[in-house]
Amino acid sequence: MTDEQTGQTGAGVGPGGPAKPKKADLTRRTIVETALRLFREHGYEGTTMRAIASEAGVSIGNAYYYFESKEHLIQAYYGRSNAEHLVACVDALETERDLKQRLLAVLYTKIETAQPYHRFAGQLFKTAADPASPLSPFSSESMPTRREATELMALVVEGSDARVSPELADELPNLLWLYLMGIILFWIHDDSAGCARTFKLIDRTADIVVNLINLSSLTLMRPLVRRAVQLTGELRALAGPGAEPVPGGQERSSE
Amino acid sequence: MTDEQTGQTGAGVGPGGPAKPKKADLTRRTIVETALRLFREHGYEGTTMRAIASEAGVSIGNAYYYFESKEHLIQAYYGRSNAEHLVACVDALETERDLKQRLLAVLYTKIETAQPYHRFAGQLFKTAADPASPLSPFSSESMPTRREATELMALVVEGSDARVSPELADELPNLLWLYLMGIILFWIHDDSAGCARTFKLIDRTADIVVNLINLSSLTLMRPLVRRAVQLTGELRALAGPGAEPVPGGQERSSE
DNA sequence: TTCTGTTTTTGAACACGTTCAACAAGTGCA
DNA sequence: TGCACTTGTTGAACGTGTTCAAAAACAGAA
Repeated sequence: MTDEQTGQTGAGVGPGGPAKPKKADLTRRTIVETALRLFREHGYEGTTMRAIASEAGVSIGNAYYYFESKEHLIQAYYGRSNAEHLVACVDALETERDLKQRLLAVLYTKIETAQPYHRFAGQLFKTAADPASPLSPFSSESMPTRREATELMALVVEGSDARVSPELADELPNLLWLYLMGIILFWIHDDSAGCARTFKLIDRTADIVVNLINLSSLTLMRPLVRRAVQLTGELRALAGPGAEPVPGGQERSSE
Repeated sequence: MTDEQTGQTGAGVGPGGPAKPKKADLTRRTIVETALRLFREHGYEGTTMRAIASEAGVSIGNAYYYFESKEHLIQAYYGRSNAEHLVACVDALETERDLKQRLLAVLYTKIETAQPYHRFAGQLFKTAADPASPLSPFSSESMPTRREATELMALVVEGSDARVSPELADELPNLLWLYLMGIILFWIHDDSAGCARTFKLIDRTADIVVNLINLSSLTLMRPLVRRAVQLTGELRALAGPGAEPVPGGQERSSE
């Protein structure tokens, strides 16, 4: 499974197809593990491709045989990040029914699981910030990873006792995903001890978000809700034609 | 004046002090002008420092004498961008009284004046996205530039006939600046012809924003307003201790 | 005018991301 | 088993951002 996932988030064009796990997969995995470890220890800029190749026991050219660029090594982080996060928050999602508690659980665990990577989080953002990059959260290449995250948000809402405006229901996972992106962005910039400021921000903003969701069915808010839905549509246009709303509660795609 | 401004946004540690304009200032300016021109023509990545130095008629080392890095050349763009924007929107701000129209004027002119630089806008964002970079919009080095922008937003509100909740009044320029940042972020990713999608988004979101501002004095919204104000406080903490709210309507600092 | 100190200029060299021709190892078929 | 093709490996070389010791130019005082 982990092999399968890494393969999926690896360089799309490169080797490591669906064939049997073999020497190539081992090499690829070794390179990724080494890279992520060195990134954590020395930071992204402080880690050279030569160091990665050397410590992984391969040549510099071999590293590039598997990964298109140094930046693509970061892509391995995304898939792993989602997997770790899911493991960490699944219990809470099975026991909590209150929307705010569910949301808090997801947000807290996201930051907690990401914490070991805070050292190179700035580089994550810088890399993701390039609109032309396949690593951009809005890129079509990131679609699978993004879908996982929005489906998790759909679970947050679906398993809760909250009353959501029907107009909003389909778009809410995407809006919550954007909210999560905002939190992560704040976390990246947060240099307080243990990223305490981020957790405080989560508490504050989760309140606002849940209040807004609860208000969404009021007649007074109807026009605003409609516009928020349109806004997500505009933002989705950035990601190209495959970026459809997640039907709430639908069975996960096998991808 | 232009020299003064460029000097201010140049490398803080470098040469080009407050002394009389001389050969050094000419060299610096030539490098900047050349760089911005080549960035527009060839894109940021497609422009090498050697090309900039060569076309500016200086050596590669000389370019680095004046600018700490290639990225610092981008900083010249920020100050210019604000100046051009101000010129473009000042008429509307003197004639319009409706908050929405004022806001639309500011947003539209921002995108219009930025349009010639759309070619390397992605790089702007990528550069600004590095939390450790002095070019980050949240950095203390960007404080002067950011202040200009928030003061412009204060003018938008101050000269309008809108009724703003007193709690919100001081923070509103910062919140509107964040809104502007979001629009620019969308613009950077927008590859539609003439960035039509961005203008459409402006129309849609300005509506929402103005509605929210108008709703802000309702009792029902009071708790949300208070939280929004706290949120801006949290975000301001990222920029360090100098980032204070702009007292609404106050005279511009001479900086 | 000369001297001293400061500022500006220079370009070879360095570091690092990346490329690619050549080679080695693996695979499948006759 | 041999051959042709595919996959995996290698490291010198390239391009580009950047550095820094040396030289040139400038400025002010005696």
